[in-house]
Amino acid sequence: MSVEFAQIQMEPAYRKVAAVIGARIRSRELREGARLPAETELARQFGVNRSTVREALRELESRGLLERRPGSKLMTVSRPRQASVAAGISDALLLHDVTARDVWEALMILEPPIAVAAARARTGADLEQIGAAAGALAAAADTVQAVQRTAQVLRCIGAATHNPVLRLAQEPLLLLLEPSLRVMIDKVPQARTRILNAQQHLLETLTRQDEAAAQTWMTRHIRDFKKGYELAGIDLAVHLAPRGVD
Amino acid sequence: MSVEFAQIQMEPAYRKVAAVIGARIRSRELREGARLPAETELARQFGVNRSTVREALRELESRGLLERRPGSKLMTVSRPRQASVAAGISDALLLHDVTARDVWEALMILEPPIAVAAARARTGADLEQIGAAAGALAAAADTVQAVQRTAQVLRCIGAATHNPVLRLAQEPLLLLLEPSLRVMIDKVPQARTRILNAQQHLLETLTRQDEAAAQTWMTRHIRDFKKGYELAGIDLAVHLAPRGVD
DNA sequence: ATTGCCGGTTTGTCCGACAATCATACGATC
DNA sequence: GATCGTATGATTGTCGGACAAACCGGCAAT
Repeated sequence: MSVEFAQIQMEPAYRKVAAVIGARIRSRELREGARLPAETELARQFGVNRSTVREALRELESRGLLERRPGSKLMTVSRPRQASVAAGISDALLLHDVTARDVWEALMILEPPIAVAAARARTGADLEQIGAAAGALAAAADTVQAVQRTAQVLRCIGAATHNPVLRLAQEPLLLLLEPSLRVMIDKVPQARTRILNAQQHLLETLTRQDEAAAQTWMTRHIRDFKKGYELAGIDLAVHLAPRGVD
Repeated sequence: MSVEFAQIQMEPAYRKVAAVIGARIRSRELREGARLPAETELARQFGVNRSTVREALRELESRGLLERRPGSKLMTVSRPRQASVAAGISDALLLHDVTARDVWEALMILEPPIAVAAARARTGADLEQIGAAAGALAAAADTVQAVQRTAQVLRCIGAATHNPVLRLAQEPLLLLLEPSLRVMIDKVPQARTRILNAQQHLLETLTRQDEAAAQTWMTRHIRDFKKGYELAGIDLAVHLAPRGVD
């Protein structure tokens, strides 16, 4: 006959303050670009100390709901930049011991349909961007550049879907892809030309809006990554290593 | 002849402190569950004030890299819980004006391959969990419960893939799905039986490890959502509304 | 139009302080 | 011996006040 009590949790004030301001931002009551009141003013309104307000602001800032325009000390409301969200996601995945296989499997699932959607929804401006990224890749000087620009082409294709969900789902995968891709390209000489070739074909299929061909080439493209890993002797079951400090 | 200078950016101390501690966590030098030194001690080591340390801690805490065990005031290192990361993602998506169509399209891309992967990788324990979730759904009392449990079944299927990337990609979609699904189930009486039926078939195909059938049923399942939206008169192009405060 | 200067505002950081809670060890009680 | 109460020290949450540096806006001078 044990009596059960619900767990009572005290929320610290800084968390409540963050929750209140965060809710206002999410509800669009505070719109993007709007200036937040000064810290002293917020402290007065909430009836807490400025230090407490500051802790709340740090929380919102790290979630991307607040941002400081460069060179300015004003805090303004912002929508989270996809880059910062994606960085958080890849951090989480790294700490959860994802393997290269996990990432590759997810890319294999995600990228071909993204190519199809991009073929359907791409605009002329999208094609220009993809073309520019592909051109930059062809002119890449070193391995690091080649890897970054390979990811950039995929990123542009994701943008061409005009679906923010797909773009955000794709981004952390690209971040996680880079380190292992760097090793692979270094060890497999033919990888670069294969990548270049596949992406050229992709650009062309997107231009023609040939959805089936886009899917085929993207599938081939991603599958090549795995082949490259095997040729390079990279164990797909190995946990990915964290990338360098920001 | 304009001379160009690189933008010089001053990083505040609290950000540097957060970056240093964060790097230690990401590099596994600080392992999960490890206790962080006390704030005064950290302040001494970094040569900054305790207030500054606290701001850094708030940043790490909100990214899920630090956590306070319930009922304890010790800060311990932790890996970000998928739930909190996913909440951040869906916040970001909401503020980026995703539409119901965007979410549905992403589900349509993601879920069928997830079902295939689950059929391949599921264990007996996974089946039990999915079965339990499906049973709970069948016994759901009200709409809110029905929606939550519908999502829960999909969540369990995602877990059965044993791929953390897929699970984390799926989670924000389920969070975004709930509000609109609630409206839909309320307005379309036959929706519940269709959902139940599809998920029963899914469970069975997963048990048989019939990958093709799993894909078929999941595709049908997700497609039903869209049909339900149309029957309920929900505009797929409408921006999703934020869910309630935490 | 550009530059220099000035006062008011805001942020980053610091110092010191205190109550409430937690961790832990040490007895006291049954 | 197990449970309970208590004392002690460590740690966190919150507070108040302080100050330098940087920013903002305006005005005067060139």
